[in-house]
Amino acid sequence: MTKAGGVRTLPSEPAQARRFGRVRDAQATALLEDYVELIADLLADAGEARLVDIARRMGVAHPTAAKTINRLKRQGLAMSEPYRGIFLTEIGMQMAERARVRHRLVVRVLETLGVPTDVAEADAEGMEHYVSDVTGRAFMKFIDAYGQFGTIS
Amino acid sequence: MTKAGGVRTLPSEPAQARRFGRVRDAQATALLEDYVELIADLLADAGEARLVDIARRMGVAHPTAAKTINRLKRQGLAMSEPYRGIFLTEIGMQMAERARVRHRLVVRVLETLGVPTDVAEADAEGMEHYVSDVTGRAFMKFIDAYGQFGTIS
DNA sequence: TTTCAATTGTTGCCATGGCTACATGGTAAA
DNA sequence: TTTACCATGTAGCCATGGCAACAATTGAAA
Ligand SMILES: [Mn+2]
Ligand SMILES: [Mn+2]
Ligand SMILES: [Mn+2]
Ligand SMILES: [Mn+2]
Repeated sequence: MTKAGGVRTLPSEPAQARRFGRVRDAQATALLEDYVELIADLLADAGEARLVDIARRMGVAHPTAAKTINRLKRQGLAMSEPYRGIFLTEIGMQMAERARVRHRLVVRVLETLGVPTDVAEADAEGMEHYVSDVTGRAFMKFIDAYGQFGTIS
Repeated sequence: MTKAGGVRTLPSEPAQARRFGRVRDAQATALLEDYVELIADLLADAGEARLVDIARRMGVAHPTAAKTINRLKRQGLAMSEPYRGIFLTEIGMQMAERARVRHRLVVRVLETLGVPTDVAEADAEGMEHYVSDVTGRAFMKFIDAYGQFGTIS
């Protein structure tokens, strides 16, 4: 456990700072991604996306959801008229579709690695937002190679 | 694309709310985990963990790091005397060790799936905080089965 | 020993993302 | 057509996590 024993070497200062910066960027958009994905699902599944349902499914009080939806509107991702349901802009729908595809991909990878579906869904909900395009492509290759046979182990 | 075509079914409202709640919980501790992990690395590697180095490696201004370290102290994870370096409590060291192990595990899984090391390190920095124990065990089994031969694909 | 540059501490600002409490609007049942 | 009830909007509170600006301390070089 001395200095000789541990191969542990810290990454270079700029490299590590860049990584943490990327994590902060991803974190900043994570909630927005979950909201647009949920709104798209509600629109597809129930025909409408009401504030109350969004709040209940997110597990937050309705003013919390209202504030986040206002942020979506400011960023040009969603729109709504007073006392009416929420809709997505073109940009919002594109973000939702990307989020949905990536969400399903992460769930499938975890399932293929032997993670039970409910745990896979729960963990994917957090992990998905930090999966880069490069990693996403590696995930797709893995699914193509092993996914159809079920589980790896 | 009609209702008949899409198999899309939303999870039950309570299940989905639980998932998002877990994501929020994990997010709340993510930054603390990264800080204790970094402090442990600095202590092991440089012999001391100075505020200035922590801030530079996190890529934030020093008052930001100072505030977070105060939070670590309040939570009983870190300690320090005025104008001196930062140390971890027993609890803090345990959290750091768990974070370090999980970090390396996630990186290895990504690498085994064919993700280049630098991308794996970057993505793992975000994903790691949402990997449950169950998923972690599945990751270990995967590494044991395929990790030693290098890459999967 | 003095001095000054680097480090640490502190204050105050902003945005985000939670909450409760209360006000307002819409609608279905009475 | 009223009238409740439910949904939506709004205000104000708190903690987190970023920042810049300034104050105080330390320690090494002069
Ligand atoms: Mn998510
Ligand atoms: Mn998702
Ligand atoms: Mn991390
Ligand atoms: Mn880490």
